[in-house]
Amino acid sequence: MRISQLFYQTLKEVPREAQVPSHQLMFRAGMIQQLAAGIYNYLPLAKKSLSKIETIIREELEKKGCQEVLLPVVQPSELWEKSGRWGYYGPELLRFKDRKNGDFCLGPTHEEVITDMVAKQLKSYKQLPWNLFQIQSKFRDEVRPRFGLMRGREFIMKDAYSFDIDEESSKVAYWKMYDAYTAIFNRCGLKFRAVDAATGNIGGDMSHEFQVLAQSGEDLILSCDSCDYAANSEKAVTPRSSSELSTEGMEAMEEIHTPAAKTIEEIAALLKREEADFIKSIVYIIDEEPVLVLIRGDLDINESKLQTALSANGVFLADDAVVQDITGASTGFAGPVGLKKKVRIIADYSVTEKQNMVSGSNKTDYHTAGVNYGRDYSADILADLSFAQPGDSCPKCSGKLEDHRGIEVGQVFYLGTKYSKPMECNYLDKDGKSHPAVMGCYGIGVGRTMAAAIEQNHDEDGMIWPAAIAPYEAVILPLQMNKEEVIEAADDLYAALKAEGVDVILDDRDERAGFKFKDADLIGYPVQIAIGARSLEAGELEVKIRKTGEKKNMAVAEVKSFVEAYLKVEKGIDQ
RNA sequence: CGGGAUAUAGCCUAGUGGCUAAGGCGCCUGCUUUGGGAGCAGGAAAUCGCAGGUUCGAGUCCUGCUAUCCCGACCA
Repeated sequence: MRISQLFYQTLKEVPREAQVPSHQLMFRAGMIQQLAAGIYNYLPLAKKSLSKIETIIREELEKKGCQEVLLPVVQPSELWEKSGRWGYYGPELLRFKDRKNGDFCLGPTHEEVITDMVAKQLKSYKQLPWNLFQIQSKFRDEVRPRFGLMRGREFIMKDAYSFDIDEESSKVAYWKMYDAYTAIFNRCGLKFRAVDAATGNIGGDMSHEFQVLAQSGEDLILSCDSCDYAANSEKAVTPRSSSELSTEGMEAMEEIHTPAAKTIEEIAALLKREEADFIKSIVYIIDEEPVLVLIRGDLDINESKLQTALSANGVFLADDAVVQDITGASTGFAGPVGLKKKVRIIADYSVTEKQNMVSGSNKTDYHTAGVNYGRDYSADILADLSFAQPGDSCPKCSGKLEDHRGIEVGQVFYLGTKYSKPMECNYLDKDGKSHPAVMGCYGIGVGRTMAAAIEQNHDEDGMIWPAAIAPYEAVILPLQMNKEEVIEAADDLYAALKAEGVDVILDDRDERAGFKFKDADLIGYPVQIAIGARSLEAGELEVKIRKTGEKKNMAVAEVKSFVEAYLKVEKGIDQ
């Protein structure tokens, strides 16, 4: 490609809307345009990089025996009603009617469609296993799209679904995909961790996220400093259990007037006590039933663990009216003792570890001191409902947990029969008995992977692409476009590198040297080859490695083999 | 969905209620220049987000709407 023909435009200034480096840089480099909130045009440079990521994904999945399909973006409500998610998915599912007034949605994910498709084909255990994938645009009407391609509403995703006869073979498929993902992100040249993850609404009971490590990452990851344990902070555990409180030293309960002190912070300041002395009492609506959730005042309730502990479909904070109804007090004064209405109580272990705690009195403007677990109240369920913290003990060894920021670019789930059962995706076993297929699902955000690569690899001048997914691997910069010999040398080198299969671009614009250098650094071609009149006279060119900033003069004849060798190493291809 | 902010040319910005809405980047023409986003001269490009209102007069004040961004909640 000659840059004079390339559909792009670089900018010096950043639009106000772009806040994170990947968004700013992709915008400045003419890779993306915003069409609406969370919806983008991908211009040629972006498309080149996306295609390279997709190719790596295809190759690695096909190695594992996966087969590519392409499923519709527009999906009929019937399938979603069958899986139970039509009523349940919420406004993130963009719904609309066709001309015949039929209900449809834009696919936010494809479990329903694929399970239905497979159900139509699946008859016998002899057909399995299957693992089908597609690379497709998805649409989720996110409440708050942000950070450019990192969290768009429309986004490109690779999703794969495995179908097996039983749990054991499904887990084999799961770990195969885990390995494929490891290979994919390694080939993309990214630093990442695979971490234990919560399964959220998709269900299932085993999941790993692939997190690209970057400062700007939205996710907090905790990993052990001495073994391979790593988990999303939602899921991370540290060894904990309930404890028996000694009755010695227990004080009598005492009601304290605490007007207008609603938050733990306010009440702790008012009573001059530690936040850890309080019982945080929050009313949740869990699968339409109100539940009182208790945790020590200095900790936060981990809703993901809460959902898991109750095997719930959904966990939402109760509104003020519900709190009033249950506690008889306005919000901020809830507690486990003296509830107006009996509700289920689920407590974190932390409230069983401490004597004489302070909780709301279920009476507006009053708190009660001297509250003790076991004596004054008890919970229907005790569980770990907290977030593990950096510095906590590792659950697998004697190490300590440390924190990292990560960008989730892929996730693998073991699903079981959550979709195959309702969608009647069944096969007959050897004895002619019918069973639902056992499924797994596996996603990779393709656009997000591209954005994450930039978040992880950039500097003040621009992007620093890993060679395997760079829009172009190398750029040739003829520095004086009025000198015949410079243009000729550039054309020759361009032809030579192309002939060797290097993905090279030629900056043949009639621009000054500085302009071309700035553009090249911004786009972040892994290799820049400058051809200047002076060095050319000496028979040399200058090769710059974007990643290190290192510049080398070398003979024209050497450049080709140097570039080839460098890219091979960078792309992790054995020579 | 709660809180906050913004909206002036493709992009970044300026613009006390008062004359023809200003500058930079980018774009076009010409000259000059050619190793880190050059210089000079000229030029095109704005229904000042939309709709009302106040006023002799609104980019500027008021009301409503819309869009976008940020924090939180949410997030297969």
